[in-house]
Amino acid sequence: MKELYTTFEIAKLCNVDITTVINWVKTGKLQAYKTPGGHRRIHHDEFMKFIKEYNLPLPKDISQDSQTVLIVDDEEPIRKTIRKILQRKWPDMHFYEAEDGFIAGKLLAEKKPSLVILDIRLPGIDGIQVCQQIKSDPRLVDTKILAITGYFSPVMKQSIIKAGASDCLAKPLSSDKLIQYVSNLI
Amino acid sequence: MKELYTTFEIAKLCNVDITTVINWVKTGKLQAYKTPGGHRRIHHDEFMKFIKEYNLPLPKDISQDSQTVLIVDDEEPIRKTIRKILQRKWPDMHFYEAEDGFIAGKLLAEKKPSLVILDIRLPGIDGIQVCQQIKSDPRLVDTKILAITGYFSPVMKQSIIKAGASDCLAKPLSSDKLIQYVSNLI
DNA sequence: ATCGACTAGGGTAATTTGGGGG
DNA sequence: TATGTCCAAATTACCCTAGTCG
Repeated sequence: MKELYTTFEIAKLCNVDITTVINWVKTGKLQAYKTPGGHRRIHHDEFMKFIKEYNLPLPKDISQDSQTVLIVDDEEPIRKTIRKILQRKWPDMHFYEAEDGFIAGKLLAEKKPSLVILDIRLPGIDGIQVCQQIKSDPRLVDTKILAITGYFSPVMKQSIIKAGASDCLAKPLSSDKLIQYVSNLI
Repeated sequence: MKELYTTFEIAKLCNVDITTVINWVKTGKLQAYKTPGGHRRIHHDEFMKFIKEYNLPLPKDISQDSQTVLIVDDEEPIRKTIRKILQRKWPDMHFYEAEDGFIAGKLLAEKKPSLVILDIRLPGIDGIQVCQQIKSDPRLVDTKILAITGYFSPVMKQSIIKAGASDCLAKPLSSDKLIQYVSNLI
């Protein structure tokens, strides 16, 4: 995944002339900084913000850059199963697994996954609070959360969605359902 | 904290080619001196001046001038107490507090503290494993860990030090002892 | 054998400026 | 007209390669 872009690259991605990109920067529409030699560099995040704000179509090469998924569950077989199901459907996805809250927090901050699959009834993790934590972090606003639980109830689903999760699934998971829910989120 | 940089390191920090860094030095934009063997060395201060002068984004993994400390404990009064004691002694320190494993992991990855003060008997956190996690991460090798526990025993101290902690303190903490142990670590 | 560091050069791409057409 | 975009030309910043060294 690319971290920085030049004006030339942005121009190609947006199908415009270089000078047009420079104008965007000059008028403050697109944030950039300059190298000591005067060349402009654009952060990936700034580019995404720009695309969103002006409703530009997401360039192919960017949207293709593989999704990152973090799977949080204390039971390894469940993590592996989820991973396998998703991997077969989306071979280019990147997966990370966390068995407890500490690793989950660390991977979340490091990898900035686009999707978190979160078991909300783990020892020592308060699923509600984790959702709130994620949603209150401006760098993670676009992170989707798919909650899963072995103790499903409509009330709990309500509260977990209120806390920031996009949806809540009951265990045991069926392969079809998981794929269906995940495709809605990505 | 790094005092000197090579051209190679500057290049990576600034996301440019190494020859570009050499050009910056040649044109006087970035101050450097040469070793007798002809290799360029850049002082940390000169690099910071350079970054400021040309409005370059501050590289993420550059060590801040002031120490950063992460306090992990589920009891807020204890966190506040530790913070106050250290803050009075070292007013320039930066502090972050985590009440559970998730927040601890997130802050650890985000802030890369130079010191972690870790209660190893928290619900849902295995202190030993956290130490191992930290020490096995190449980006965190320089992170010192000071373990604290309300259930002190020499055996436990042994194993926590083996897992990567620099030392282990028994609760309740005395102000003098805490300061003494922390000064040894920073 | 690999890696970080150097030099020298050639090629690419990013700059600026000015001007034209929708 | 005002604006946003494209194009051309000249300059220079930057990247890449090859070869060397410790």
